[in-house]
Amino acid sequence: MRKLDPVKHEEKRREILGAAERCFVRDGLQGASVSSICAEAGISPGHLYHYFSSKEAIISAMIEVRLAEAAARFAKLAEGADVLDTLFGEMTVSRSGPPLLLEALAEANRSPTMAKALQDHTKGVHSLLAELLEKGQAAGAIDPGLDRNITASLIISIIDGSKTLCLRDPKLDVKQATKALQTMIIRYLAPPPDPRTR
Amino acid sequence: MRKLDPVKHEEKRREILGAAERCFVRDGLQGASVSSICAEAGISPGHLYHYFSSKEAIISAMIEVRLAEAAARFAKLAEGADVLDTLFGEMTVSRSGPPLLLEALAEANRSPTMAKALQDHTKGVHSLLAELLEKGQAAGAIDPGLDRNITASLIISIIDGSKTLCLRDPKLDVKQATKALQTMIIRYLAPPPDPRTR
Amino acid sequence: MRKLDPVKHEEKRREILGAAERCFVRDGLQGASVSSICAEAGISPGHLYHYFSSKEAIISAMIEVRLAEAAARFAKLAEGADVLDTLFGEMTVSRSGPPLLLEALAEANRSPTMAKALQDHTKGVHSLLAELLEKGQAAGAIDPGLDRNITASLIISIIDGSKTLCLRDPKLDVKQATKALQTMIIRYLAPPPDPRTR
Amino acid sequence: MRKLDPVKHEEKRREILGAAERCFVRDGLQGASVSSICAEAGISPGHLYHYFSSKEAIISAMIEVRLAEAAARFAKLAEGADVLDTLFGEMTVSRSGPPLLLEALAEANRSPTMAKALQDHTKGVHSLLAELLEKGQAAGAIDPGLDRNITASLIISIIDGSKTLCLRDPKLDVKQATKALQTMIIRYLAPPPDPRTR
DNA sequence: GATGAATGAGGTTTCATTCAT
DNA sequence: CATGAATGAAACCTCATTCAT
Repeated sequence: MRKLDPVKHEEKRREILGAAERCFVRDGLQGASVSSICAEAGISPGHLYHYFSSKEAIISAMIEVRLAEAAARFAKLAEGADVLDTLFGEMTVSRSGPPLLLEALAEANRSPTMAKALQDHTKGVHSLLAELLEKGQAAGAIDPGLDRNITASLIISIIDGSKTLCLRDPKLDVKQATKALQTMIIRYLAPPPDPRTR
Repeated sequence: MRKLDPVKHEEKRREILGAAERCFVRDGLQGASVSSICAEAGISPGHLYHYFSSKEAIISAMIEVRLAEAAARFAKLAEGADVLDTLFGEMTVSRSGPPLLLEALAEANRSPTMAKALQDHTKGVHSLLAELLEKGQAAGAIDPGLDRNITASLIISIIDGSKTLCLRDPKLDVKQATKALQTMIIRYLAPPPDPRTR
Repeated sequence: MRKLDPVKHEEKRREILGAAERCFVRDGLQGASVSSICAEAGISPGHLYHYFSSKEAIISAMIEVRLAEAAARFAKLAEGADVLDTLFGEMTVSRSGPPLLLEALAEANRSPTMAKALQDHTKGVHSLLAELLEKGQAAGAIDPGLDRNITASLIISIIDGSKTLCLRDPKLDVKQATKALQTMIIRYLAPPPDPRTR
Repeated sequence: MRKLDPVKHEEKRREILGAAERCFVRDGLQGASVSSICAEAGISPGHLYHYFSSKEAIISAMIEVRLAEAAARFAKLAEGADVLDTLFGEMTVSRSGPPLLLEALAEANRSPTMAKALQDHTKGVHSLLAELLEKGQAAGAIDPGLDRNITASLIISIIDGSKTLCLRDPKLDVKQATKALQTMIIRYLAPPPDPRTR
């Protein structure tokens, strides 16, 4: 009876994280208050501290979850056959991207904790990407002259940048933009035309 | 009876903006407090409100200045002869980019004021870029099949994204990354090889 | 899990209102500061906002209480048999009247919220008074020629005015003044001498 | 050239007082800020302190002016022949009375300075009124049994109270109310019917 | 006479957090 | 597990006032 169910505990944690995320999206990482999170989660402030030791812990946990999700999504895509399809899965321009990514990037500029989390997560995605590129190069689908590590970093940064497209121009045609983005990637990665075949 | 120097007023405003920027970079837009700005500027809290009506007004003014600077820098580059040179001027990967850009982008997700400022500024840069591309196409240096508007947007977003490169991987070789970035742009913009010449 | 005592909550609210009232009497509605109220109530500033959402809410609640008390006092008096006795109960001139009435009246000139509260409360007292007057007229104790509504308003305003007597002349003989006030009311309300009885 | 014109000085003072009054009426004695007064008067804060040594001095001066005006108005009325006409001149119910009177009365509860000013001014009006009543009694127009001092105080308080009529009931018929007020005064002051004449 | 720069205390309110129950 | 009372520092901003020009 007084044994705490660790499953329920984790469930509640996730519930709170969901509420917190809504608040952070609405008000920013620094702008959202603990009490607003409590209100959104429907719990008392005292209770929240049973699950998280501080506001910062909530942010860390939430970012962790978000980054893990992104990595998982990417890993799943990577299982697919085609290299480019994988990339394009993450590279869709959309009007409402994950707003917390920008918050996290901004925060990483200042907070070493956030920077660490971001870099750790990046490493995972980066190596996955580098692997993909290697496969592509082996298969002749990708320019073998490209440095895999640099290219992987570049692709990640392009995905980051694509999140600002709609922010900067709300009237942007997302379909066209997505297509153009993919064209650019294709042209970059494509192996140079073999002079012998011409 | 004689009006006091409006020049001095503007000077002080700029001084305060400088102090504010240092604080915002250090602590974030929401994290920096008015009193910390006052301390950094060496003035009293009451006095700050002689020059700015609110913290938000400080942020707006500062962002305005920053965006104007960026636009001016870009316009100056655009005067140069070569299209690609112009682009590459802004596209250098560096370890300490303008940290406020990410803050502003994150804020634009929530604050309509910030979003408006960002979009207005983007418009200016965007049309400049589109013009450049047009010239390049006319000169045969750029693929005439590319939509100038979409491409301009894309290039801006890539510049945005390039600011995250070092955040995500502090050990990144910036020179190589810069070069790779430029390669990507070149391959994207290059006109397709003329079949007749082969 | 079990709800905490709402009775205690209400008690604390009342306690704070008491402290607030002392401060407002001492320093005026605008002159009293929230922190002085906190000090008087022996609580921290943050805690006060658990019970009242703003300083204005405190004022509203306090005025509400005061006006309700006044109305209740009046209603109780009205249960007594005699019409004039009832009136005179409220009409005693005293050296230390309810100082907040004047504050509230002054505030009502500017704040629609306060004006509304005052007018709502006045309505209650006014109808009670009009009823009383009607009874008196029916019983022949009051001049049937008087308009009950106007007379009720007039009486209320006279009670208001009586609060300034000692302010304007601190050496005033309150007993005599009270008597004179009552005389005036008597003469006003008295039915005209019946010519037939003379 | 460097002799200051005392006339101009006085003029400016009055101008500032006028602006101050508008502010005080709008925002209350404590609610109006010095800078709002400066804005209303179209002068700089530093300049205001050439004319008044403090905010309190402004309030004092303004109240002084207002009370003097009231006294003068009253004195002028008193020159007229009829006693009652004089009284009724001041006793009109109006929708927008001098709002500062209530502020001043409230303030007098707390500030000895204000209390003193109010009491001094009251003395003047009071003695004038007592004189008037005496004349009326001598002429047989007023009940000789009334104590002149008490009656004068009472009348003043009734005038005070009449300022709250429209505050408490904004829909009040001011004409009827004025008439009723006068009726009351008449009935109070009227000499008792002489039994011999009946 | 007149300006507006400058102050610093203090205004109301919100914050993250702790604790008794 | 869960509450909400309680804290006190700090948030943004306004205030009355002074001073150099």
